[in-house]
Parts: sequence; C-alpha cells; structure tokens
Amino acid sequence: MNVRVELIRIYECLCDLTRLRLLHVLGQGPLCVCHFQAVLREPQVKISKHLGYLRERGLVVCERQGNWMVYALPRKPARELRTNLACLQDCAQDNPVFRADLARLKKLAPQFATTGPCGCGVAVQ
Amino acid sequence: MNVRVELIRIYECLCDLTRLRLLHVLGQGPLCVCHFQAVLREPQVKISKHLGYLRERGLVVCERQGNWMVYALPRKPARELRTNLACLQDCAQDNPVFRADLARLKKLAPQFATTGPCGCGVAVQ
DNA sequence: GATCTATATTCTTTTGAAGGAATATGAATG
DNA sequence: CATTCATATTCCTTCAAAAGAATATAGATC
Repeated sequence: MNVRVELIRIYECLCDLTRLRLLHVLGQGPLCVCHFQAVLREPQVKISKHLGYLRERGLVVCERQGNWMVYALPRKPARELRTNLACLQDCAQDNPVFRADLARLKKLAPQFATTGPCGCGVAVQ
Repeated sequence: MNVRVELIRIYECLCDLTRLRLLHVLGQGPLCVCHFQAVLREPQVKISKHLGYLRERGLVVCERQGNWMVYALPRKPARELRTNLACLQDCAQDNPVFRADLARLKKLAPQFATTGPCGCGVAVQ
C-alpha cells in the first residue's frame, strides 16, 4: 500500500496552524507576503517558508509583481482541494484565531483598494 | 498565537494514510482490531498504534467486548470533526486505495452478520 | 491456574518538520 | 552601479512521528 495518496499531501499542509491561517486568509483573495506578516503577526521567515511549503505541494500559486510576491489559491483546484478548503472555511468561522486574522485583514483592507501598506497595490476582494 | 486550535488536532490525525484508511472504513460501522488488520492488510502493531493515536485525540472511541476491542466513530462528533469526516468520505470515493479497503470489508461482511472471522461477532452495518 | 487469543506497550532507529539567525536573491530606485 | 525593499534560502537545533521487533496485558478457555 505504498501508493501515494493525493489526499495525504493536502492534509499534511493543513496540519500546521500557520499554514491553516494562510489558507484561510487566502479565501478572501490574493495577498503578498508582507500583508500576511501584518495579518498573522508572524516573522517573515516563517510566513515565507510556509508559503513555499504550500506552493511546492500545489495548494497555492504565486506571481511576482515587481518587488512583491503575490500568493493566491489556484483558480481551478482539484475536487479534493476544493472540498477541503470549503471545509476549512466552514470550520474556521467560530474560531477566535481565524476571526482575529480576518479582523486585521479588514483593517488593512481600505488601504488595499488604492495601494497596500507595502505599496503592492493588491486589491483584496 | 499559541492558542491550541482544535482543528489542528483533527488534521494531524488525517495526515497519515493508515489513519485515513481506518477512519474511512469506520464510516461503515464499528470494527475490531483484527478486522482492521484483514481489511488494511497491515501488521497488528501498526493498526493498534494508529487506533491508539486516534483515540487519544478523540477521533474514535472504543469498547472492550471480551477479548476484542471494538472501535467506532464517536456518536455525537463535534461539528469540526463531523464536517471533516464527511469531507473524507467524499474525497475517498474515487481513490483506489480506499475502494480496495471497502471491497475487502464487503468480502468479510457476510460472515460478520453471524460471527466475524476472529469470532468477535461485530455486526457491520 | 496454565494457556491461548486479541490487543497494547516499550524500545530503538530513522526521518522529517518547525523555528530562528543569518545571508542571499532579485527587482526597483536614486 | 550602489542601495533599498520584499522575499527566499541556508544552516542549525530541537522535537515528534513512524515503523518494526520484542514483550506485556487482559480476558476467555480448558
């Protein structure tokens, strides 16, 4: 039974709180690394490494925009991923950690419409 | 952000193939360890340890019946667990590994109605 | 009570992941 | 082209999980 089950890769990504928070916030729209730093209040290395981890495994995609790397959920995620992301959004609703992240994101949001705090100008939602 | 998020515990359980298979099979009904051995075709230690892991974290419950330990999903799982178990059942449908497990379970099933292959007499579904 | 059966636990080795400090890269700007 | 800004990578240490071999336990049976 050494078949590599695709699902496992997804769950491995989901079993770390930082990555869970990253994916949850990404449900609101694409974001660059410095925004993640502000929203999660975690050091740059940590954010960057976990985003790299998610990218290697296909849970997020990214695109360079000048100085900024903008991360997003895949446009057409496989069914397994889509289902689990929906499940995550559902489960995160009542949780204070995830709610706090969203609250900080919303605070940043007004500035996003024009130019983000780091200048990357990503329009959120 | 050192708050222990309950969700993480669930995902930690889900990120191992053996445990995923155990939980998936349990979706069909309670089962004892020797049945799991037959269905997953994995050694006793492995099965037993992973069931213990799941039990410690509340993803399964168990009850002794004579010589046999019968494992089951919790009667009233928390919403997060219920959602994720449903998600797992959904995702497992197309997967050959999970389907093979179910096939072996079905083969064993006729005998279950009376007395299981190990004699524990657990009625499956 | 010795034995058998089903299951759990201990011990050991190997592997991988997480975190932080420091450094590197790559694009933009003066 | 030197510098700055945003991000990535490397190096290191720590910790936990997985697997298997061997052994222990707990209930049933003779």
